[in-house]
Amino acid sequence: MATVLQQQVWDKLKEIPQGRVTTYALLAEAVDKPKAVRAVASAVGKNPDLIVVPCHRVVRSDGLVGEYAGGQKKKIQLLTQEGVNIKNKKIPTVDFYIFDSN
DNA sequence: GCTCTGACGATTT
DNA sequence: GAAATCGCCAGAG
Repeated sequence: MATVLQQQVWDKLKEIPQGRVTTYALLAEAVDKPKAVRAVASAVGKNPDLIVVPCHRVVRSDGLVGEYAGGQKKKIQLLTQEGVNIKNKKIPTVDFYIFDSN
């Protein structure tokens, strides 16, 4: 049962291009709820399909990859495979994808 | 309807 | 600079 919040979050994730990542904070802002990072993160973790929703492209604001349903290692491997520059489980802020204000 | 938990963030010590 | 604490919103029991 997908809630409205999840629909918003997942839809935004689909806008993230390959080789680029976003943070839970930016994602929260994208859904117009910058303080609801906890709820947004929970929504991402509850995604039913890891294919239609690139949840592995969501990282923490600190650059840490954070958690992942398939395992943190798997997440890092996938991101690296897509061209994301990960160093010691961390990602440079320059690789953060900022959602369009539109 | 109230309480607890959660793939987090920012601030303070 | 790193570790610990408090705060935040939404969903589930």
